[in-house]
Amino acid sequence: MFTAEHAIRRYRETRRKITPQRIAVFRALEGNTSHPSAEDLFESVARSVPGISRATVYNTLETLRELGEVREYHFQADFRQFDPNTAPHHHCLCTDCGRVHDVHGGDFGTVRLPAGRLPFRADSFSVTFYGHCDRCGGAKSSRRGRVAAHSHSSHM
Amino acid sequence: MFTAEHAIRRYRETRRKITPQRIAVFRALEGNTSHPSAEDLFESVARSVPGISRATVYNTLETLRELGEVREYHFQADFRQFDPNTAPHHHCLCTDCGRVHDVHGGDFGTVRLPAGRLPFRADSFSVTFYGHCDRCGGAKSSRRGRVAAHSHSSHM
DNA sequence: GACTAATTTATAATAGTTCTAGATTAATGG
DNA sequence: CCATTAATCTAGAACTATTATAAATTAGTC
Repeated sequence: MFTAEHAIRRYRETRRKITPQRIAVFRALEGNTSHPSAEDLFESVARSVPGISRATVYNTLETLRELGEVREYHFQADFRQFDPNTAPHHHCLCTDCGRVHDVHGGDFGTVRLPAGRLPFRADSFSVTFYGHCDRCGGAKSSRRGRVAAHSHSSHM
Repeated sequence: MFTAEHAIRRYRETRRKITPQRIAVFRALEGNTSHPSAEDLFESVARSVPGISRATVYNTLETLRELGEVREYHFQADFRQFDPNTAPHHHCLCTDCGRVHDVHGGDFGTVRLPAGRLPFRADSFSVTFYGHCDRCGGAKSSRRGRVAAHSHSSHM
């Protein structure tokens, strides 16, 4: 689980300097489940550290990614999104508002490559569900919470 | 299945004009399983239609996407990728070379949202495997073609 | 073949991200 | 503490993919 303290420890271990700017980025990420973009984080951090440069936010995110402390996703075409939760979980992307919800716990079933003759070695995988969140009209549709998608019936 | 002929038909149905530039883009997509970017397609098409503008390629792709004839993916941060295969299938993204392989046929098991209380209505989903293709070292590792990933053991 | 609205082209504009050079500062050791 | 120095920070330019604009061209129709 990502915490500012943990990130500081990793920075010390790897002989990087601890600066107020970096700490502010760590704090902005701590417990953040909104899958923020670099710009989101810049705006949030700039409130506590006026004058911070975008480059610093970008650099810090890049370092955290290299250290494996955050994961980068490309849910949308126009910007990257960062997730301090590096534990396996799925995502729901609302195609109306762009918000991303985590899906954790529960039983996701098993996803596997077909047996035999695939010229690829997979290390990890990521599942993204596309649809509508409650705020955007998901609520007025039926089957809430009982959504099931099978490989033969959905875009994959 | 996407063909230039089919795209032309859809264009006529929706009262759009058939131009040599558009036909060239259709042909570049026909049977294309490389998940090309707009720039890839521009370069390919420019060989048969010198002087074609990037804007034309972008516009044609956008129209095909609206018509549901191609699907757009965001495997990488820097550019969009297009797939004329709109049938459900998974993807393997090689984290070394960036190539994307389709995974079709076979049994992928079932992926489903956990029962109960999820504020989301999913219409479709997409599974991406991250790893290494044969050309980039996948071959020298074991378990080729027998890769299995479970929700509790992989990044999702 | 002429008409007209759609399309194409070249180019400018935009957005997200990366690069650069000079100013600043964290960490270290006296 | 203070000095040293390499790492870091900032502002702004540069870069890349994509979108918008306006004038020139052309597909489709009569």
